[in-house]
Amino acid sequence: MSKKKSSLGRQKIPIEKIPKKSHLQVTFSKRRSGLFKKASELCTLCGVEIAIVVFSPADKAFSFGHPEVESIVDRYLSRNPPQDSSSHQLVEAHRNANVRDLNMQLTQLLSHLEIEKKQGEEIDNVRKARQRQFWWESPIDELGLQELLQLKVSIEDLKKNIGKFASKCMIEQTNFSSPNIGANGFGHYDAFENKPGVGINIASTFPNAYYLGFRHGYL
Amino acid sequence: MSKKKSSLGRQKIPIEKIPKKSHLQVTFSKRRSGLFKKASELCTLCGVEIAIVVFSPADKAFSFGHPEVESIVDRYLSRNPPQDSSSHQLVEAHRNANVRDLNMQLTQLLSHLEIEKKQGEEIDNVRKARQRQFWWESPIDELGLQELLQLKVSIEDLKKNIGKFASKCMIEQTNFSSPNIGANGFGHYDAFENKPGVGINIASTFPNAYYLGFRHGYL
DNA sequence: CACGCTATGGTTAGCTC
DNA sequence: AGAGCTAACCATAGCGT
Repeated sequence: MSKKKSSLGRQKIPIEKIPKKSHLQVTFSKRRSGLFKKASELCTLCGVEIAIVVFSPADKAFSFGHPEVESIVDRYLSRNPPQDSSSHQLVEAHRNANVRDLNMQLTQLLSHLEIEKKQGEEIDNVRKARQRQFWWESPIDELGLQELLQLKVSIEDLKKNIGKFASKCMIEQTNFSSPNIGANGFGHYDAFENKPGVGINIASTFPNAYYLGFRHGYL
Repeated sequence: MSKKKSSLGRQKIPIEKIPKKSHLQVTFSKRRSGLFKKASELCTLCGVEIAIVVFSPADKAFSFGHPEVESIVDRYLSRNPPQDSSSHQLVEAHRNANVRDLNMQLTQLLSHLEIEKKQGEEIDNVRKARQRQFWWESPIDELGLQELLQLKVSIEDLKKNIGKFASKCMIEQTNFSSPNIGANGFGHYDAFENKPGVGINIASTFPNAYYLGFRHGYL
């Protein structure tokens, strides 16, 4: 039996929205299972209470809860409102924990930005070529085949990058900004104490003071 | 430099409550980060909305949300109440999905039960020995050293098992039972559709009809 | 006490049935 | 659509700093 190797095994995929819908559905199922399993393990190992709510691409709701979603959510909501800080004595540890989590989030975002940056440089090159030659300013029907093809490629790249950048902006705006993180605007994890009336104020000491400026004005 | 191998790398750990407290704290931090990262990836890959709330062993609240915990929770709570089933036409798929998730949960519980069972048998043996001899019914100060030691061990085992059994019972009662799962009482995943007024009724077709009776009456 | 390291165990992307 | 397989990628337990 000449059996050719059926699979290359798991391949790396970029962490960005999966375009193929059927593929996305499969990934969603698998990863949701994995997430719930991890949550379950965390419950068992550490004896903690967890609630997860997920709305699927088809807007179906899935939930995992220990002991149950609602009680945890109630507990969370009842403690969330008093976010103002009045005493900050032992808050340091909390802040540190937060900062670590925020850094993780930041790191992820930075890797995304890295990708974007490369794409941006690509476009930058196109712009430079454009500035050198200006051939594209001629009326389209005066262009040669080569020039038309290059124009087509450039436009497609541009369109692709605009789309990616737009959705990236939306994601950052919707999730990764929180009023109690200050002007930084990245990351969204909350942690607050059990003591009533004692909130947390996260405002300073970010080890990840990365330079975020890049790709300025290429569009 | 004679550098000896510093670590054996990751070792397998049983999925049950970590006894050492400092160890538990570390594991909690690491796994919580991992869980949040997985959630974040699921968000990005599938463009879905997720909210996670965790209460730490120290009763501190951690949360992850995309776009934010509260909006998702609101959406969830607003849809949760209508759990009664009136039309069950396309509910089959949901039930199947649920059943798979429930089976995963069940499998984990069963492995825990397996451990318990062994401990139960251990105690059973002690009881049998006790029934054979009844030496322990004599007043304590009449017992020999050997008998006292055995009594001590037995009592310690008994205490340990009672504790484990009690917390196991609490966990099962608090989390893994849900009114819409019927008499089974194991597992707790929900999934319901976006259509208003259409709930899900999970009542039958459980492939995992395991025999759960064990360790009867050894206490 | 938080972080870095690394070997190992666990998760999962891509396929097939 | 779901179950199962495999190879590869990823998370993390146990240490050291």
